[in-house]
Order: sequence, then structure tokens, then C-alpha cells
Amino acid sequence: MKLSPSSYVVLGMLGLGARSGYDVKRAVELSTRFFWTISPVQIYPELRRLEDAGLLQGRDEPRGGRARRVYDVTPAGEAALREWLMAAEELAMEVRDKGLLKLFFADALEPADALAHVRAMRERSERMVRRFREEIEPTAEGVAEGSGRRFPSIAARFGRELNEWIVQWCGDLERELGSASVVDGDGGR
Amino acid sequence: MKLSPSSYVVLGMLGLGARSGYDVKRAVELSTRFFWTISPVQIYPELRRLEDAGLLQGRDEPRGGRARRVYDVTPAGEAALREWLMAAEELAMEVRDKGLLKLFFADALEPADALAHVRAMRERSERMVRRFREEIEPTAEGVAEGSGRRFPSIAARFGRELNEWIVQWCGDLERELGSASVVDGDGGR
DNA sequence: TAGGACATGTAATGCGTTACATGATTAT
DNA sequence: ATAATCATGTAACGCATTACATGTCCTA
Repeated sequence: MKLSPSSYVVLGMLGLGARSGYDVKRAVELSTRFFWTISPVQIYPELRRLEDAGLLQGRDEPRGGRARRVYDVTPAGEAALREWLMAAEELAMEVRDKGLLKLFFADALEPADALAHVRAMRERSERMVRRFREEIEPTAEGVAEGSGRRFPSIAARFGRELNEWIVQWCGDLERELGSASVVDGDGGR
Repeated sequence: MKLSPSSYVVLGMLGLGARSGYDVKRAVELSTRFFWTISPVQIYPELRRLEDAGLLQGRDEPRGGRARRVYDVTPAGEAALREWLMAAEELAMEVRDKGLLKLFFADALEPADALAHVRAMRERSERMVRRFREEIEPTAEGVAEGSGRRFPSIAARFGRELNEWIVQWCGDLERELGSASVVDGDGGR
């Protein structure tokens, strides 16, 4: 029985206090989404698999007439999570960024259009910074105050500061491209 | 006929001077790989599709007895690339980073192990910085000197500087975590 | 009383990877 | 002679998304 990183997202979220599949879904939307997306539909089958493997203990706990199944992490589940966290494996970071991809090919555009594209990239990260500030970091800090878990908040800080860095970088590039009416031989700093 | 971003990677690489599928494969490995991976196997069917759509013109050009098919971008292909580059669409950046994911759940670890994990993340980005410096940026600068195309080099600079930023960030976090944990003293073992 | 959040799924599809497969040319 | 690189694929599989589907509870 091999678990994927997505399995550990589900397992880990239950460890952080989520009880139902729906809790996991909401928690993911406010946190790991930004560095590990899983779609809502795969959460429920994953919960079943983890229960079959003995890493979760589930029971039905309907809210009124509404079906609902809640889970607890078993000692075996906690051990499996820790084992995965400590495993020395490739930590490969994969990025799929249409913005950067288009930037790469931007020589096919007029300079003004290339500049507009960099501006769009900057604005995208500005929106992300706001999103982190207003939603994600406050939620993560709530977790820290409630349970003493500090790393969700640290990961959120990474997300915000990364996007702040991108905003800065795009701003610099905009100035570089804007002032490059004259052909320069110097590649920059 | 809808083209995916991966289609435009192939189309764009031919626009940047690649001639065969194999050329595209090598170019991707040294450039877009880091923000848009496509696996070698999907390049060849993609070339056929683009040719069927009239965006490429291919012809067989064997090297000795070795089969080889080379492609030229048609005017329709150039137009399609420009149109995609200018399209106002979501530039969604997706990141799949096991390192960050594990950091998010690192409260389940002993402080010393969490610190070791941040160190591993830093070392990963240090390797990436070297990779960019030694392979990717020189290649991209070769393109710039050869053809005047500057954006591949700008994208490479983004990759290096981003990883430099991550190295910095992880270093800061290591100091923050190191000074907080009075418990372990094996930092210099 | 209607809309949104809660709660959980199924079915079909597509995308991409892994593993496998072939064979020629060039450098050592 | 052998390894590495050039060059191009096929087949099977699995993961993940999209679209669809169902029904309850709460709030304005």
C-alpha cells in the first residue's frame, strides 16, 4: 500500500483538527492549495483508503438528517505521517506557470505587449499577496493560537513573501523594459 | 481545435530555432522545464497535431540512414502563437512542492527534524541556483547573442533569482528555528 | 422561499508519466 | 568494440479534473 503526497494532505489535515471530508476540503482551499492542490472529489475515496489501511478510524456522525462521517487519526496514522515527513526523498518542486511560460516566448510580441504581460504577472501576484494577508495568514495564525502549531503559519508567510518578491521582480523588469528604448549591450546586474 | 499550453511550448520552441522533435526535447530540458514540464513522449504526437492544424510544415530530412523529421512554423503558426501570448486569460501559477507541503505539517516532527527539513529545502534551492548559473543561463544567453531573443534569458534569470530568494528565506527560518529550540545542541555535529 | 453553505459522492474523460521498444551515428 | 547521443515512437496505467447528481440545513 503506497500513499501519495495527496494522501498525506488528507491525513495531515485530520491531524491538524479537521474531522470530516468537508473540513479537509475547506482547509486545503485555505492552505496547501497554494503548493499542493487536491480536488474535492479525490478527498472522499482517499479517506476510505486511509481507513482501510488502518491509518484512520471513521464513524458516522450525522448532523440532523444530514449524512456525515468523521475520522480520527490512529496511532498507526500518526506514525505513517511522521515517517513520510522524515523520509529522505527528492523534494522536487514543480511549477506550472502560464505567466512565466508566456514571458519566455515574449520575444514574439511587440515590446509594449511584452511589457503589458509583465504588468499582468505583477498584478496577479499583488492579488495573491492580498489573498494571503486577508484570508490565509489570519486562518493560519488562528491555528497557531488555538493549537500551538506554528508551521501552517510559516508556510503561509512563505506564500505571501514569495509573491511580494515576485511583485518586486516584475516591477524591476517593467522598469528595465520601459527604459530599454535604446538597445543595450549590458545584461543587467 | 484547442491547443494546450504544452502545444505552445512545442510551437514556440520551433519559433526559437528548434527544428526536430529532439531539438524541442533538449530545449525544454534546458529551459521551460522549470516552469512548464512536458515529457518527451508527448512532443511527437503534438508535432503531428500542429502540422495537421496547419501551424507547422514538416518534411522528412534524414541524417544518414537515421529517420528525422524537421518542421517550420507557418505564418498561421506564428499568428496562433502571438494570439495565445496576447490572450487575456487567467495566468494561474500552480506549484507542487513536496518540500513546502512537508514544512506545512512539520509540527508533527521534533524541532531538530523540522530544522533539518528546512536545511534540506535550502540545499535543494542551492543546487538549483548552481544549475541555473552553470547550464541554463549560459544557454539562454547564447540564444540572446545568436538571435537577439532576450526573454529566454530573462526567464532564466527569474529562475535563478527565485531560488536565491528561497535560499535566503530558508536560511532566515533556520536561524529563527535554531534560536527558538534550546533543547537540541547537536547543530554542529 | 430562495439561495448559499454543508456534505458526499459517481461517471466519463483526458492528460501525462512510466516502462518499453527500436535502431542509427559518433566519439572513445 | 562499446558507450553515449541522436531520433522517434507504442502501450499501459494511474492520477486528477470536469461535469453531473443528490439531498439537508441555515439564513436573509
